[in-house]
Amino acid sequence: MSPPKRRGRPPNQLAQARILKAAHDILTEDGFGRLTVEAVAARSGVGKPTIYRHWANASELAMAALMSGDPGIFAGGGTSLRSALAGQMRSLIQAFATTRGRQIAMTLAAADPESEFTKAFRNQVILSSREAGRALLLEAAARGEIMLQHDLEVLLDMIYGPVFYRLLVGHRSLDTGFADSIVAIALEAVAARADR
Amino acid sequence: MSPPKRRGRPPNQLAQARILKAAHDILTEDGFGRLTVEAVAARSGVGKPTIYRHWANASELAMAALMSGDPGIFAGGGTSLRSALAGQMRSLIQAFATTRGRQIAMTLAAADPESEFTKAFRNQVILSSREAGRALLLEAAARGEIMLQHDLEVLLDMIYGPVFYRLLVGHRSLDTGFADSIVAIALEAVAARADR
Amino acid sequence: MSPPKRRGRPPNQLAQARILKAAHDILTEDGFGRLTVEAVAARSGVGKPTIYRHWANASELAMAALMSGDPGIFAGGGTSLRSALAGQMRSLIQAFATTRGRQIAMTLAAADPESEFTKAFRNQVILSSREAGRALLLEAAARGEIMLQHDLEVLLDMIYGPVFYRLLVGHRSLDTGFADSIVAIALEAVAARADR
Amino acid sequence: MSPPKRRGRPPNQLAQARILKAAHDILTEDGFGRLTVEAVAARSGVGKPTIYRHWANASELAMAALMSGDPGIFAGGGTSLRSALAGQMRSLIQAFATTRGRQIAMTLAAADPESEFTKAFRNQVILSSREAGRALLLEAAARGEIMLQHDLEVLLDMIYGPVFYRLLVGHRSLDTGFADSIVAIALEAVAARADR
DNA sequence: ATATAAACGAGACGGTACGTCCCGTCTTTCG
DNA sequence: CGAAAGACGGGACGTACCGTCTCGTTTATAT
Repeated sequence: MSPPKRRGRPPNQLAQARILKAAHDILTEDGFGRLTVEAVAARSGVGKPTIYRHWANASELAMAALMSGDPGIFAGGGTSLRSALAGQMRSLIQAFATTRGRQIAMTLAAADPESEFTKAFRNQVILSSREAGRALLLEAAARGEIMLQHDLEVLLDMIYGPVFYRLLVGHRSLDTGFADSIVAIALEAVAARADR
Repeated sequence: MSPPKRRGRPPNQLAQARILKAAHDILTEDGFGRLTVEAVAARSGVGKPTIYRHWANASELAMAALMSGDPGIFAGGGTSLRSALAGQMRSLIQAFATTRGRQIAMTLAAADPESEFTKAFRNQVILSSREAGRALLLEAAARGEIMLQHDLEVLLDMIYGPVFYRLLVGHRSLDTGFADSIVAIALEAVAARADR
Repeated sequence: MSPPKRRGRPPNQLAQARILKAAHDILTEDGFGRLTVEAVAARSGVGKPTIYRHWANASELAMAALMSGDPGIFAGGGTSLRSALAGQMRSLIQAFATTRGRQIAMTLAAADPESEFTKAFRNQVILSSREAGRALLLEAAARGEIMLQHDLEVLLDMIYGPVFYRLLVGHRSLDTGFADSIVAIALEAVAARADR
Repeated sequence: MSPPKRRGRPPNQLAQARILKAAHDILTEDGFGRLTVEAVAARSGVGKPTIYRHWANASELAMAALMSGDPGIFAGGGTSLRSALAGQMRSLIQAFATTRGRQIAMTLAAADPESEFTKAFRNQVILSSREAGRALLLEAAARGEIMLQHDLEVLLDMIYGPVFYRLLVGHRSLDTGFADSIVAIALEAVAARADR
C-alpha cells in the first residue's frame, strides 16, 4: 500500500501550529469573545484564508485550540470504585474550575451542534471523562461492588452533568468537596444492599 | 405618596412590548445568532437608542425576551415526593426539549456572568425549578418520607444538572423516561432505610 | 419654501471632505492603483462603511477626488477664434500632461460607463472643455469668421479627441506645439474661403 | 550538429493556446474585470505558475488574448485617398464599436505604459491603423492629390484619436457616418487649393 | 396657552470583524 | 526538469452590526 500522496504543495504543519498557539494564547489572555479569526491571523502571522482553509469559523478554531494539548481526564487508579471515581472527579473539577472551563462551556454553546468538528470536540473534551466513569462503574459492577439496577446513562449524566451545570449557571462554586459529595450520593444509589 | 411625575414625555410602554415581541419572534424564527439590536429595531419599528435605553446589548435583550411570558416551572402537586418531583421534571424537560431550551443555554453561555440582568435571568429561568425541587425535598424530609443525609445543594444539582448537560452536550435525547430515571435514582440516594 | 429637512442625523460634511482629501492625496502620491477604499479609510480616519455610504466603489471615489477642486478648463478670452481656441487647448494640455491626466484616463476606463456618477464625471472633467470649444466655434460662425459646413460634433471630437488619444496611447508627447497644430488644422477645415 | 534537445519535459505548446482561448472567452463572456489569472487557470486547466511563466499579470494576459487572432485593420484598396481612407475608417470603427473595443481601451488604460508587452500591443492593435493611414496620406501627397502643409503626426491623431475618444468617453456613438465625417473634415484640411 | 423637557424615529458616524476573492510565490509530485 | 496541483502570506473587497451621536418630532407636565 502506497501512502496516498497528493499532488500539490502540502499543508504547512508549522502554520497550523502557529494558528493554534495564537488561538490558545488569545483564549487565555483575552477570552472567548476576543477569539476572532482576524486577531488569530494577525497574531500568528498567517493569512486569513489559511485559517479558513482548515476551520469554518471562530467557534471551530476555539474548539481546536481547546482540544490541542488537552490530555483528557482519566481515572486515577484506585483500589475501590469510590476512590477511583473521587480521584477522577477531583481532577475533572480542578481542570474545569478555571477560566478554561467556562470557555469550553461557552464554545460548546456557541458551536453548531451538527458540525463534525463539534462532535469530535464533544467526545474528546466533554464526554471522555463520562466514558472513563462508565468503565469504572462497569468494572465495579462486574466485581459485585455495586448493583446497576438503574439506567447507567442517566446515572452517568447525574455524575458529570452537575459539573457543567455549576460551571454554566454559576450558582455555586466548583471545589473538591463538590466532587466527593457527588460520588457519595451516586454510590448510595448503586449500593448493593442486603434489603433488596 | 405622590407619584413622582416627571416633566416631559413619559416612556412609551408600548415600545418595550414591541421590542420584546420582535426579539421573541426573531429568536423563534431565526435563532439566537440573528438576534441583533439592529434587526430588533428594524422589526419592531423602534429606534436603536430606545433599545439601548433599556438593555445593554443583544444578550440582555435575548434574556428579556426569553423571560417575558415565561411562567416558570412549578411543582405539580402530587401526593408523594416521587409523583410531585416526577411531574415537575417531566414538565421541565418538556419545556426545555425545544429550540427554546437550547437558546436559553446559548444565551446563558454568552451572557456576562456578573451582570445583574444575568443573575435575574438565572434565578427566574434556570434556578426556579431547582428551588421548587428544594421545597419538595424539604417537605418530604419533614414528613419523614426521606432522609437528607447528604449535601442538599449537591443533590439538587444532580437532579437538575443532567437536564442542562444533555441540552448543551446533546449526547442523548431529553424525554420523559429521562425525567423518571433521574427521580428514581435520586430517591434511591435519599431513601430512609432500615439498615442505617 | 421650507428646506426639505430630513429626520436623522445629518451627514458629516467634514467626513466627506476628509475622505476626498485622503483620496486625492493617495492619487497624487501613490497613483490610481493604490486608491483602495481601505487605504482611504485608514488615511482619512473614517470608517469604511461611511465611504461606501457615498460611493459605490474605488472608481467612483477616484472620480469624486478628481472632480473636487477641479475648476474645469475654460476658454481664455481671445480676440480671434484662433487665439481663444489655442489658449484653451494649451491650458487643457497643460492640465492633462501630468500624472493626473493619465489617472483621469485610467479612471474613466475603469468606471462603469452606465453609472450616473460616471456621467457626471465625464461631463464635468472630460466634456466641459469640449463644450467650451463648441461655444467658441458657434460664436465665430455667427461672426462669419468660419463656416461650419461639416458635422460640428465630429469636428469637436477631432479637436479634443487627440488629446486623450496621446494621453492614453502615449505614442507622442503632449505639448503646446501639439495644441497649436490641432488648432491650425481644425481652422483649415472650417476656413471661410472664397472658392466656395 | 545535433538538434538542440534540451533535457526534461518540453514546454506544452498546447498550454499556451488553451490559456489564450480561456482568456479570450472570459473577456467576451464576463468582461475585463473578470479576467483574473486564477479564473484563466481554472478555465484552461493550466497551473497558475505556467501562466506566470509567460505573462507578468492579468493585464498582459488580456493584451495577449486581444492580440491573438486579430488580423489588424488594413486600408481597403481604393482608387482615391478619400475612398481608401473612408474604407479603412469604416472597418476600424466597425471593429471597435463592440464590447471588444471598450475592452481594448480598458486594457490599455490599465496596462503599465512602460512594459514592452504594452508597447507591442499598442503598435499592433492601436497604432497599426494609424500607420496604414500614414501610408495612404503619403502616397496621396506623392501623387499631388493633397498637400501636407501641416504636421502629419497631428493630422493622424486627429483622424484616429476621435475613435478612441468616443469609445472611451461614450458621449456619442461610433457609426459609419462618423467615419465619413472624419475623412471629409480631414481632407478639407489637406486640400490642395488654388488660393495658396 | 405656552413654554419646557423627556423620550421618540431616524439615521449617519467611527469602528471591528466577517467571510471571500485574487494576488504572486513557493513547494511538492508527476510525466 | 518543466508542468500540474495546490497551499502559502498577504491585501483588499463589500457587508453586517456594533454602540454612540445628533437631529427633528411628538407628547406630556409645568408655568
